[in-house]
Amino acid sequence: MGSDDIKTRFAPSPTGFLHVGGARTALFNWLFARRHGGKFVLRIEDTDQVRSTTQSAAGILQDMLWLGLNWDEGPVVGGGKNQYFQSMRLAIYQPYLEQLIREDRAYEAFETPQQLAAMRAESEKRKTPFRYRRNMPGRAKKGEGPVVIRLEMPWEEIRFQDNILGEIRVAGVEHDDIVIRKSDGFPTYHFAVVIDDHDMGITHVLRAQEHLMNTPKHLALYAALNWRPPLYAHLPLVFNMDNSKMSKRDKTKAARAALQLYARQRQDPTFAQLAVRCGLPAGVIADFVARKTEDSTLAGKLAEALDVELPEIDVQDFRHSGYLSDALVNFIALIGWSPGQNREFLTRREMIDLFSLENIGKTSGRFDRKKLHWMNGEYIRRSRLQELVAAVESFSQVTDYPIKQADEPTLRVLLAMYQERMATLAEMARNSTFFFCTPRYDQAAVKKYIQTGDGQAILERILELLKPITPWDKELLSPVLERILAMGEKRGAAAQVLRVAVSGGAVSPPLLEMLALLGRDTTLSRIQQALGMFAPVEKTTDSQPWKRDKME
RNA sequence: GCCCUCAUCGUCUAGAGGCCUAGGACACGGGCUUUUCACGCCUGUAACUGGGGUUCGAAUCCCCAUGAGGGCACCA
Repeated sequence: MGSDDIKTRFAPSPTGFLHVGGARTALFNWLFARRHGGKFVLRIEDTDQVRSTTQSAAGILQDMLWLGLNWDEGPVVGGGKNQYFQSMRLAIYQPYLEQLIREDRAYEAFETPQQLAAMRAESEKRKTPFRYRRNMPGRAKKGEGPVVIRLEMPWEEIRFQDNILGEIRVAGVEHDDIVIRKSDGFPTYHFAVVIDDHDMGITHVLRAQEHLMNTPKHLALYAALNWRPPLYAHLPLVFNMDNSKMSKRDKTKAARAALQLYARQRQDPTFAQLAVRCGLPAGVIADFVARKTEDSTLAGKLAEALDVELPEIDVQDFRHSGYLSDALVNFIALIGWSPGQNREFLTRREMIDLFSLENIGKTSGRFDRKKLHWMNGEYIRRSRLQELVAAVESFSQVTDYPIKQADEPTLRVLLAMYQERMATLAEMARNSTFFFCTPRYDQAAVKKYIQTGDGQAILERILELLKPITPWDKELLSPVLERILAMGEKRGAAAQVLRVAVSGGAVSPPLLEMLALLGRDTTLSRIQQALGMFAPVEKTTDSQPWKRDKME
């Protein structure tokens, strides 16, 4: 087989958003195909009529494109016919089903789900594993229940060569006659993958290790149909840092924890106050906390109202959090794969050139958010301004920060300011709001720098120094700033007073750039405003520290 | 419970019998730089799961134990 015949696929089921784990599987398949000059197919496995949705499918396509994982065959590019959705391929499966029955490799079964559950419970009681087999006693008779079709699995050991794990063997007694057509007439996943992979000419299947035990089933199907199976490679899994499985559940879990903390701290056990604040019925929130609902969109809204961040799980989450797709792809590629030579930063092109099944490891990995965060910051620092402008534009499409309104020249100035002090675009978006809106003053910072000692006096002095500057540009600002830095006993102390007055907090980009962008009017009026708002008052007023509003 | 797989710093990994007193990166600690915060630079702590073999020699090969994970659906 010539290497240009290589064809891989990614076959997500459209039952939610594209998960990072899925994205990694997609990436490895994409890399493998590109490495060998082959084709990469995207196929939507929507044989679960209950859980599949078209919005989900659309979202997955969008995420794939955002990640830069283009497909050679699949929805939209697949020739206009919807032949890459399994639900549209029902007619294709039918003849093979008939063939298997005709050849007596498959047979009908009539148990109801309840009966099957009872049989399993019975086996469990006897502490023997349940296997549905054609010759087993007590099978339901025709007409007794819904009709499914099962494949008669072989009775001998099945062994195969996995391209990552090596030889895998499963004894004959372990096999279970799998359902290949459900009672609703739809093929099961097992049947549809085999037919589709064969039909589409897939040569290599790289999939998560959770599919390892499905492989004998698929192999049996290939054998029954007399087809040559593809080559398999099972990828190591990715978990959370605490070794739990990464799932959407992590988001609802984190949201619930935040809500419980909130209820305790704010003494709002019925969430009445919170309900008002975020415009949701208190009952909905209470149900959510009581685990009656498992809605991650709701979790997101609540987290926003509480100003907490939920762990990112889906590709979209990372996009919302301001991660660059290049960084995410790079990071994900490194879990379970190593290009060697201590290399870490790779473009897609470099990954393609270095990719090989040989340097995929066998051990499962953990998703270290801190490292991704660092790597994203590194990508931002290494980017050119123009690339960052594009990234912010993409980011703004899915988020709603004031930075959205910035025109390109402003954006470039902001980007230059924040490039070295942000790790995600969201950090810049959040921290730069004071450029667009009246700052929310951090009371602790105000107290520490303005309402203290000669803070007021210093601020007045600063105002006087700044007032006469025209034109308001860096050249003229710079020497004045130098004088401000020299004020007071401790060099730089006055800078903090100015910083807080203008930005609202004790942390901001360097004053020179910041003041230049803010402009003369805004700067002066904010100082004046601060002077008025934070006039020295008697100590007694700050007796309600819990009411301090939080900056950020 | 049964079946399958895996096992190097806290984390991602390098290591394909001698190059290993185990390398890199994140995180963490210390220091320098500094108008805040970052960035940057220097530097430190930290690992071959345990036990048996094989071999002149094992992180690397074999076996057992232990641990971790996956699978046991008319879900994919």
